[in-house]
Amino acid sequence: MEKSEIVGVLEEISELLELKGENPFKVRAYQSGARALESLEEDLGTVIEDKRLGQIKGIGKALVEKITSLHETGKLAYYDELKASVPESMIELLTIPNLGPKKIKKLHDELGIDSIDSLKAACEAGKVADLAGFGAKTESKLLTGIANRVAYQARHHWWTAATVAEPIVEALRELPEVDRAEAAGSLRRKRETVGDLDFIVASKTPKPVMDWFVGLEGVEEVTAHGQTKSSVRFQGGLQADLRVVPPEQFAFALLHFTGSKEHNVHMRQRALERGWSLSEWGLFDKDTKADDPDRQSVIQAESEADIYAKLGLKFVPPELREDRDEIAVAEKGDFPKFLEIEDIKGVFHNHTTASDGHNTLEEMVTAAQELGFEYLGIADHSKASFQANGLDEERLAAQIEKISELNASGKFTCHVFAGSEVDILKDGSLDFADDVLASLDYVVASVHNSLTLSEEEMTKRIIRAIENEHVTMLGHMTGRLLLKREAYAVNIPKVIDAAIANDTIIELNANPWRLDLDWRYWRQAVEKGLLTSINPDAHDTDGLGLFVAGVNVARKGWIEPKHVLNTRPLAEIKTYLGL
DNA sequence: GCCGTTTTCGGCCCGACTGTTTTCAGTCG
Repeated sequence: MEKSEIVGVLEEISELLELKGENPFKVRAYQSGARALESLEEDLGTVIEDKRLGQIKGIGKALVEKITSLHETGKLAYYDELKASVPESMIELLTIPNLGPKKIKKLHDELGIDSIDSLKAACEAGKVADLAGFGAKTESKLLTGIANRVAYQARHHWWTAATVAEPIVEALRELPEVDRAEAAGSLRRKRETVGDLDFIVASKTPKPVMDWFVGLEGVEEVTAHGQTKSSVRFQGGLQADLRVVPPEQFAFALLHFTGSKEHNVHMRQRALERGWSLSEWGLFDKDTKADDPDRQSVIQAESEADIYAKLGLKFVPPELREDRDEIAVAEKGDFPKFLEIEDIKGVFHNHTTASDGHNTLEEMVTAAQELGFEYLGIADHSKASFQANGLDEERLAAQIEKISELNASGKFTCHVFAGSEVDILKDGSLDFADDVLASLDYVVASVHNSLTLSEEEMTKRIIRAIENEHVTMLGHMTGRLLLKREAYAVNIPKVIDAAIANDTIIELNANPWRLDLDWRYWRQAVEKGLLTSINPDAHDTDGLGLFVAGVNVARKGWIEPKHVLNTRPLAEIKTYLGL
């Protein structure tokens, strides 16, 4: 078994032990053992062979045996027995907010609750409020948590949806019957979350395409299988529709099913003003009837651009079709040149195994270089982020030293900047003193705790951090976790103004679970002079690639390359950071 | 389960919030 898989097993063991009400220190021992193993930079096989595994801090006699067994045989009897003793549906209970291992154990022991369904039933029957340590408020919070979970499950993160959709579009294009294929809908508009997938295909022989689609791997249920439209549901709950249209209708169908609905309403109004009626079938004389067999489209549209042109508009990129005056701009002239993936020259705000990342410094730099980045900014957590293994002053100094040696070694062409994601404490002061901050190349300041302050207090707190001269940029401003946790209360326009006044950057956290600050605020903010940085907040080497999701929403926010720090080449960044 | 030692057992572990209590336990980041 590979190192990363073993880390996963150790983490799962710790979860299972927690649910069983085991000694919390034992639980933590498995967590820290997993972390210690993860930060191992050498080859695991070699370390086991040399009998040096036990020398690693956090890995004792018991873990040496278990890790060795997993590495050599892929099996561990202890793990199998533990797994068999806890119902799988019970692990899911840990995903409900305000419900931790202790309460789950109590619910299980006293009421026999072992799943979300049985918890819901018990709450609705009022049985939970009667338990000692629980109450009416807890019961209703749990019910809310369960309800939110259901609502959230109806939508999916863009990244997840795109990962499913992209290979399907490519495969559709490979089919001999298919002329053209695109994914439409909110996925194409690069919305932060996606309800379902819409595939539009141009073909003269729909049937084989339909049959291929409903037979896709991972399809759990076929909810429709017709002549021109089929619907399926994949494992994990994601739904997908496929529409096959004749080639001459493709552009109209793509425009229609890309939306947004509001954008379409505007477009149809515009057509009506010109004596036409626009639909997914074509652009028609408004006085002809849909059931008229001789009805002909006013134009033959090869592409969506042809339709926009006929209506006197420049092509509107899908990301902009949100009915936020994009049609007015398209009427007057061209859009500015928005941010593109290849504009990004490097990324800041990334973690390593020094705090809660899953790859070492060298692994991260290697990956950044493979992506073609000129530079990589490391910003591990600071000490107040105790749960994330935040660095204290001493460990930070050692990391700065290590980075400086790495740069001097000439091993990588990718330059590494030494930074920190320093915690903004409750009163707005920072987790490191100014002289420590001054020793860094740059500083990301983020809120990670006390999320329930009033809007006024939170705003004051964040602005105080922005005003610190050592703070280069503000991290994930609102703290939202898409489909999991709402943003905390904060006066966003006030924070934006303060950032502009203090020449502080506000990051666009590109992690698909955050995409924070929300795209709806950016257009106005950059017009006012705000500078941003597209930050993947990577916790592993794959995470570096998430900057693409940030570029997506940057385009939705009308952000241009000049508004983004990390479109600048290395030399300019050094100047900007005063290095 | 790990660690360290005043060496074989006791300590490991931050700070805030919430809801349940009436001084604290559980959860979260």
